[in-house]
Amino acid sequence: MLKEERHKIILKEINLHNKVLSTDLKDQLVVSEDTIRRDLIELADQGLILKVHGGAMSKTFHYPFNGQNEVYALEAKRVIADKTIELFKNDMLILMEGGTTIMEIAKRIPDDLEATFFTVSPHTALALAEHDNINVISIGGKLLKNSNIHTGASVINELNNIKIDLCVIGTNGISIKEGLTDSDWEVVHVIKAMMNNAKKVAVVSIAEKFNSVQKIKICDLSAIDYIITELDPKNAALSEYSGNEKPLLL
Amino acid sequence: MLKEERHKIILKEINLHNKVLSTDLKDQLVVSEDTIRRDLIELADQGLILKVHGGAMSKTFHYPFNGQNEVYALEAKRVIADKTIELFKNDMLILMEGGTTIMEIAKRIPDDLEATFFTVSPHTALALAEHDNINVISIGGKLLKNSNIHTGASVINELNNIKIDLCVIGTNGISIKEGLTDSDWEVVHVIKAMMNNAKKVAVVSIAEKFNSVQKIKICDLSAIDYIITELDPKNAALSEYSGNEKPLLL
DNA sequence: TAAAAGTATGTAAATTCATGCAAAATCCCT
DNA sequence: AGGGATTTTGCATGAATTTACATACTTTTA
Repeated sequence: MLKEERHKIILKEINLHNKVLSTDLKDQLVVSEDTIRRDLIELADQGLILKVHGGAMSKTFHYPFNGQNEVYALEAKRVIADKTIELFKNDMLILMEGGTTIMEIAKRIPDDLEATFFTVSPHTALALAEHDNINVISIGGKLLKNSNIHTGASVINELNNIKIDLCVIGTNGISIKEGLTDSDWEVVHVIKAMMNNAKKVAVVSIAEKFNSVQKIKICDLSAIDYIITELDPKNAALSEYSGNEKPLLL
Repeated sequence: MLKEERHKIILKEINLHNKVLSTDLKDQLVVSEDTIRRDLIELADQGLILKVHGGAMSKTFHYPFNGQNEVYALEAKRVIADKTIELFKNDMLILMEGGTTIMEIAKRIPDDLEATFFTVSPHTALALAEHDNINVISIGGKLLKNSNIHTGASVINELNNIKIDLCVIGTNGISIKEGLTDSDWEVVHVIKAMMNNAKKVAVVSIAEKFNSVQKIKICDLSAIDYIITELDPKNAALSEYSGNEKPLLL
C-alpha cells in the first residue's frame, strides 16, 4: 500500500465521518499505528486535517465554532430574520422575546418601519432602539440571571394589559409530539403570557433545533400561527410540522 | 469518542440552547461526569463558554458589550465607583440611573453584596446581573433613544410604588447656583421621581462636570445627600459645594 | 440545618505520543 | 540489472494524555 494511497483513503474517511481514530485506520489499512500517526502528521502539516489526540478530525467541522463571539448559525438566523420582518407592517404593536435569533431580527429591521415594539429582554430593547422610527417599550421586572429576560408577576401583569398584533418568540425545544418546550419555569410563564395577549404568534427557530425537547411544555404546535426557519417551507424535514392549516411554515 | 469531538458537540449544544447541564451531557456522550467537567473547564479556559454551577452557558449571550467601547475618564470613574460602593450594605434597596459612571459602579460591586437593585437603564441592569448575590429589577417603560433609559408615565408610576434606601444618579450639569440640571425633559422627570422615592440620594460626577449648567433644572444641591467625585473631599475645587451639612462630599 | 447535588483533587490504568534506530522498500542513476 | 542513496516502515522505549474512580470539600436546595 502506497503512502499516497493511504492518505487519500484517510482524507475520504474524514470527509465522510468528520473524524477518524488511529486505531481504526491501522486495522483498516493494515499498517502499524506509527505509520498512521506519521500519515496524520503529514496531512495536518499540509493543513488538510486537524490532528487530535487519538486520531484526526475534519477542519471544516472545527473552524465555524472558533469565532469567539460569533453568533452560531448566523447566516441561517439572518434568513429567518428577513422572513420574519416581512410580517412586520407599519403601526403594528409587536412583542419580541430574547435570544440570538430575535436579536438578529431586531438588528435587521428596516429603518423606515414605523411600529411599536414591546420586549422583555434588555438586549433586544437596546438593539431595537437603534432604529429611528420605532418605539421601544421595555416590559420591566425581575431580571432573570443567565437568560437575561425580565420575569415575574409584574411582567405577566403588564403583558395582560396590552393587546399585541404579533408576538415573536425563539425556542429552545420544538417537536411534533411535545410542541414548544423550554427548560426554565419562569421563562415559560412569560412566554405563555406573551402568547395569550397576541393576535398572532410567530416562532423562529433554526432547523437544527427541530425535534428537540426540553423539560417544560409551553404549548402545542396548534397554538402557533407561524413557524419560521431558514429552510424552504416545502423542505421534507418540516413536512410534519404543518399538517393542518396551522401553524403556517414560512 | 475523541475529546475534540465532545468539545464540538458541547459547543454546539450550548450555541443551540444557550446552556447545558453536566448531567445531561454525561448521558448524551456516555462518559463520566468528571470527563464532562474537565471538558467544560478546558472550553472555559479557551474563553469559548461560561462555566456555571451545574454546567455551562453561552458567553455571547452573557457578555454582549465586550471591550471596544472606551469609557472616558475611566480611572476617575473607577475611583468614584469604589467610593460609592462603600455606601452599599446588605439588604438595601438601591436605585440606579444610567450612564458610564453608573455602569462602572455596577461592574465593580463586590460579589458578596446581597442587595436589591432597581434601575431604569437596560445597560445597568445587564451589568448588575453579572453579580450572583444581587437581585436586579428593571423598571420598564418607553426606551428613550440615545440616553437608553426607560422613561414615561409608567416609569414614574412604578417608582412611586417603591421606597428606596439609596438612589444613585449621574449628572449632566451641576453647579452651586443652578443645582442639578439636565438637558432632557423626560429624563429630568424620571430622576425627580427617583429622588422623591429614596431615603438618600447620591450624585456621582467626575470633577470636570462641576460648574456646568444644562437647560432643565432637576433640584437644588440641598436635595442631595452625597456628592461623590474622584477628588479628595477637601480639594479646593469642591469647597463651595458643601457649605452646610448637606450635601456631604465623599 | 441536613440532604442532595455539584466540584476539586489525587491516583492508577489504559491509551496515545514522540523519538531514535534498524530493517525493508523504493527510487535513481548508470 | 545493480548498487547506493533515500524514503518508508515497524519496533522499543519512556513520556504525556486521557479517563474513571475515590475522596473530601463546597454549593444549592428543601
